[in-house]
Amino acid sequence: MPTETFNSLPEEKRARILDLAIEEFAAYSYKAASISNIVRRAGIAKGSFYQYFGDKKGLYRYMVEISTDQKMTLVKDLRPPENNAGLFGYMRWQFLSEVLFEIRHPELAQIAYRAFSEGVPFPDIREELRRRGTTQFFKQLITQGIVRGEVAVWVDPDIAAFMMEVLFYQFGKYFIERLGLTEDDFTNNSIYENQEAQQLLSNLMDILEAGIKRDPEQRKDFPSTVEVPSG
Amino acid sequence: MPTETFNSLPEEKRARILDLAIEEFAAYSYKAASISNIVRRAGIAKGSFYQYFGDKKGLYRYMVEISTDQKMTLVKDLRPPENNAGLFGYMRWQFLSEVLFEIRHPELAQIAYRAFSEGVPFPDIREELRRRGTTQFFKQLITQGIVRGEVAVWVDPDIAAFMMEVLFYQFGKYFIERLGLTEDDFTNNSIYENQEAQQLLSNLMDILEAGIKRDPEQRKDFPSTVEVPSG
Amino acid sequence: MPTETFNSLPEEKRARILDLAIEEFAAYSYKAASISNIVRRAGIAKGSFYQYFGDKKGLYRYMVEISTDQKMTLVKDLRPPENNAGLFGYMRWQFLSEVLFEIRHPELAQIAYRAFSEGVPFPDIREELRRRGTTQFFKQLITQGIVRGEVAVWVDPDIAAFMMEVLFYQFGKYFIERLGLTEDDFTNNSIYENQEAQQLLSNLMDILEAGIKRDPEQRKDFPSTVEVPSG
Amino acid sequence: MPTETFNSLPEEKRARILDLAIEEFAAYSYKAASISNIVRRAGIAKGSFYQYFGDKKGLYRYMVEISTDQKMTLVKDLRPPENNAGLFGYMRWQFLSEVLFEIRHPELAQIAYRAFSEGVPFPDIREELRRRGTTQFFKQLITQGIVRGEVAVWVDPDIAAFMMEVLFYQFGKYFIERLGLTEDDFTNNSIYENQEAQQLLSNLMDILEAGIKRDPEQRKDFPSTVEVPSG
DNA sequence: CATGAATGAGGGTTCATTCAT
DNA sequence: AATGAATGAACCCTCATTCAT
Repeated sequence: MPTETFNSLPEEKRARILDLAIEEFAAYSYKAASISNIVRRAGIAKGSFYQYFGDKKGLYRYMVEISTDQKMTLVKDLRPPENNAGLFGYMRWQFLSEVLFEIRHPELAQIAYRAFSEGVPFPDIREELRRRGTTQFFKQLITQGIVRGEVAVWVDPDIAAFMMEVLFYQFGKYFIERLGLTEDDFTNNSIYENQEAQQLLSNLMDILEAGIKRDPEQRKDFPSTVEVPSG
Repeated sequence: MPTETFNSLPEEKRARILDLAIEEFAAYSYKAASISNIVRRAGIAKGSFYQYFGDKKGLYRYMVEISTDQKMTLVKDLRPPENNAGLFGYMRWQFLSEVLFEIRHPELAQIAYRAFSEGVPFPDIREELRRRGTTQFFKQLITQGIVRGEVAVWVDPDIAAFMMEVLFYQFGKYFIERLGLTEDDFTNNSIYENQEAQQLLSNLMDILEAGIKRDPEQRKDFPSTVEVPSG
Repeated sequence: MPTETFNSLPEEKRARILDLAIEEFAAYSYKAASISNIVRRAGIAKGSFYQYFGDKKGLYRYMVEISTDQKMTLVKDLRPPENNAGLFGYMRWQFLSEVLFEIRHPELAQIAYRAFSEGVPFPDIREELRRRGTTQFFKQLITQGIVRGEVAVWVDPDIAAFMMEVLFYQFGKYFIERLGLTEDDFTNNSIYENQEAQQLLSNLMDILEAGIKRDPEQRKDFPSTVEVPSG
Repeated sequence: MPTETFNSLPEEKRARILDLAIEEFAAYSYKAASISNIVRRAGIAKGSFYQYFGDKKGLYRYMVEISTDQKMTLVKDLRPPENNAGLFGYMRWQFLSEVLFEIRHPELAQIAYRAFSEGVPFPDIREELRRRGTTQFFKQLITQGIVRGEVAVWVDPDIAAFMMEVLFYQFGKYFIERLGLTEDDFTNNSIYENQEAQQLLSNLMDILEAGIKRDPEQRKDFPSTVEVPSG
């Protein structure tokens, strides 16, 4: 949603501005992010910025858009899961794509994560994000899984979707930190032959799968209530 | 960590300042929170604030401290789980205590959540928080569970702890929003007789339990690798 | 005074630019009016504007010129007062023409009014406006009236002209507001059969006429001085 | 309405700021007036200004208030008109007080005049001004005059009040310019012995009086309609 | 001749912090 | 110990104007 002016900028300049803007909104909340800081570091005039993006909100909207777009682009380029992969194969594929996204575009992922965890201060952007968002998606996935007999009937689809989404958004960062991935790992694709990395992802997925998969044996109910003091 | 001066303040005044400060840091990130706003609403002199807390960082450090302290106090007052509750009984108890905390002190919980999800801009506070934090705790729990045969041996303790922690921090908000809890529900303890609420918590816990519990039967390994395009 | 370039513009475009410029200078004082706003709404290039009018002052000068020109054009098209209408008939005719102008070109009238009431920030434009202005005109009118015996000899021509001019500039707006005239009244000529409107104009004119007309009877002098405190 | 902070300022500083602020709002419309310009010339920090007045609107409100207050103070100190002065004596007194105000506080008068002629951009200030304003006052005066037989019954009170008000606001400036009054004339009270000045005021008042006073003789009606071309 | 990108000063406003009282 | 006035940098945003294309 930036102006044509911005899109026609020399690639080098355009990229520099964009990178710095992404960096800023990844590092700070919407309110704390500073346009002044961006233009100062980008070496452009304040007025130019406003010719490119209209206002702070405009830039922010664009950042969110870039983030979701890049994610979709990446997903589109990924080989889809096998047809017979089933719910769990599909979910595994989803998580991998998110980790990949977070490895390739850590700052865009951070922006998306901020939008998810801190909320978006503008209703229209919030709405747009929700339409493209993951919540609905995970819920559908679980519901289908129940219907197909892959997921246990006692599972609350909403709760399970909530769990998926929360883990989905946080797994990438954990993954990267734990394996100590650096920029070097991002450029080549060495991670995909990294046994440790693959192991890690498998472990998470297996836990989730075991947690919700349909079990032919009877499962007993747990007493889940705990007494609480009056105070 | 406020000065003695602050601690000697008339209780009513001390509480008012604290409440407003908590409100501010719950509503905004560290950078976006405004000291000016706090003192204005508290009706105290700017200079007094700096005599009480030194600077913005000092207040923030105190906010984090209060949050963790209050959580511990609440936990201490809760009837502990039965001795024979086992790992899962204990975890269930942990989760309930967090929900309770979030219901009783939503703003303190929000501050803790911000620290967890947005990160803490000061290394020393970050370190302090980690020492008191939940990550180590959950990891110990899982490790013990494995030793005792409650948790499957194939479970990576770090991953499981990560899952626990992430869900632990987000479950409260989800819980409150989904059940539409209002202030009224916070004052009395009606939630504990609320079938729906209890069901919800059980469902989450059951999924986690099923996900990591030791299963006498043989479990098959999932092929968890997905091919990735070169691009 | 715009460049030949501007005058050669396609009529539709020329008119659009002009209308928006007039709107802007009618709505805001010279300093507060915004060139950027005009070009944005007109959909023309900033550079084009500067090629048409030189600078902000150039446009303003043109706006004032258009205003006086349009007024003169309108007056020229009006049937002049009867030859034997006398001073008061002529003045009545003047006022009506102003009301007409204000109805037909409210924004041009507003620009003229601003120039009159707020002053013009440029000496040369100010001077030019004075030469075409109404002050001299009203003074001549009154002076002639005295010579012809229509106006009382005790009337100070300058004061009377001042009164005429001030009322002349403000009557239109009052008139329109009081009668609640809308755009609809501007398109057709229904106002001229509007009894109330005619009555209103008559009342003003009658008061002015009674105020300055020559009265055969002796008039007594008023003691017009008031004592003033020393402070 | 400035803060206590401002009111407690050293007199010299307070006056300096006020004078410059008045000067700014007398010279420019609300939108065009510049806070930056005021603080720069006053030699104070920007932040200080906002501690004094809250915001631009706050200062403007104060300017308007000072203007009306000063006018009322001046009026209060003036010897009131004789009891038997009648409507016209009273009106004469009103006009003199306005001229006096304009001589003693030309910039405050200019602010009031701007509010009257350009309108006030804030509804609440507009409303407050209307309550203290002159329109209602003049209308009452005229209406009473009709009842008491001082004003001709054919006079439309609204129109007459409108005339009074318009002349009231503009007479001062005209007066000062015509007589070439300088600052010197403002300090001493030499104007009140100035025959020319007294004459001038009398002339205006006499015209107004003659215009609306009740005339025992029958007055003839003027045909006040003028034909208008269709174009 | 038209364009519109670039500029940077200036607009109003809020900020955390200091320090004399 | 408490105060709150003073500060000036930083905030987001708009401006009139220039000039290379």
